[in-house]
Amino acid sequence: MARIRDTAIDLFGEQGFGVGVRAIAAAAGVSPGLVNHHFGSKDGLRAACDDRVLELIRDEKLRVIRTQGAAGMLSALAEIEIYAPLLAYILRSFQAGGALAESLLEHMVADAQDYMQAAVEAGQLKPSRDPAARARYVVLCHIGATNLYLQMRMQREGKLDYRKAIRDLSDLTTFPALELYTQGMLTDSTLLDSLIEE
Amino acid sequence: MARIRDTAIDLFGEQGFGVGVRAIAAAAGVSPGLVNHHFGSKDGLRAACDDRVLELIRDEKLRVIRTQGAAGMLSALAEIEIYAPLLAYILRSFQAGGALAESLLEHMVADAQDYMQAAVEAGQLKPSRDPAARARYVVLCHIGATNLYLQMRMQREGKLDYRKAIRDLSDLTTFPALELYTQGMLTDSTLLDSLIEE
DNA sequence: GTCTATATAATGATAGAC
DNA sequence: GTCTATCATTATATAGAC
Repeated sequence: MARIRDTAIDLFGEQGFGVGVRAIAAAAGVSPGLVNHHFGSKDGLRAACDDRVLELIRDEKLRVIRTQGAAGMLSALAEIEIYAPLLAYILRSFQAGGALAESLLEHMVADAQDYMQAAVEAGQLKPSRDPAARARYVVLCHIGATNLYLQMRMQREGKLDYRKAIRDLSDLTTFPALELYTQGMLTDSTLLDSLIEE
Repeated sequence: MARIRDTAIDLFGEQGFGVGVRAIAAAAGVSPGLVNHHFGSKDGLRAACDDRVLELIRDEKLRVIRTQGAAGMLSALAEIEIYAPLLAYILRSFQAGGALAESLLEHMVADAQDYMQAAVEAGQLKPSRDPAARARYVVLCHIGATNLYLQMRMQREGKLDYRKAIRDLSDLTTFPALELYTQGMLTDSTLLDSLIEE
């Protein structure tokens, strides 16, 4: 039963949620009937996979967060080969929507807010007039960009080497992100000022 | 034939690319057989839709770009009610991947680069050490965040009022984005400096 | 727990009449 | 150009034997 679920996580991650119960059963070495016997339906199986992934993430998160922040979770997962199927499943969830994606995103926003507040208190980050909005904005951009980039690449290359892809994305974005985060982009601050004064 | 294609654009946008040929034929008021007779296959129909959307975007883009820049194209489309089906189709394309999404993204990056260069020359934008990377980064974040936000909302609410959703997203992100673009976020510039000196 | 066999529905695609 | 009818495939889900 755990094997069926774990196989489903692998296949859902590799081929998307359109993959059939038959394929999952075959890959797990059981009959198609057994899958629905255990999980009731395909949606039930999907829910079981979601729960399992969230459980694994929660355990791993505690380790990862302290080193990279919530937004760096995906990158961190990509570096650990064992977690590649997990990462694939999470990305499919972000693309397809669903309860897991929403839950993960909200967790990331909350974690990012804590992480950034600590950085402000440590003098590494400038304070914001709306720390909650800033945390949400940064996470939305980071996850959104990562999601979009990986999806485009997956479409072009077929199956993805997530470790390599995440590194390439990092190479592509580290400099412009750091430049933007350090010196901003706009020369005129009156736009922001007028928004604050209102 | 144009009616079938335009109906397909509507339905693909509303319900995703999983929608069946039968449903499209019924909505267009023709028989299922006629669809494949014209377009050969479902993929052929999809390709015809892609071409049509790209054609419409190209015409509309010339007007939109001069006022908002390429990255603002989605927002601009959302304001014009007639283009709501187009926007829906484009978002589905970004979620599902494919040639149209890639083509649109590359156009946006190129346009953003031109637009930002003009802004630098006008003194509105600080120069970047890597303008191409900056343009790509900004577009990737903007489109990625928009895509992710709309998708989450669509999952939660069912059908979406794109105009309202885009406005809500704008309300949510305008302040933190402007804050970040104006003053940056990091207090220490040595991280960026060390990256430049290498 | 696990299997085989099957029910039921929907899919993409095609053939041939008009 | 447009239709009806149908084929072959696939999907989820279920029933009943072991």
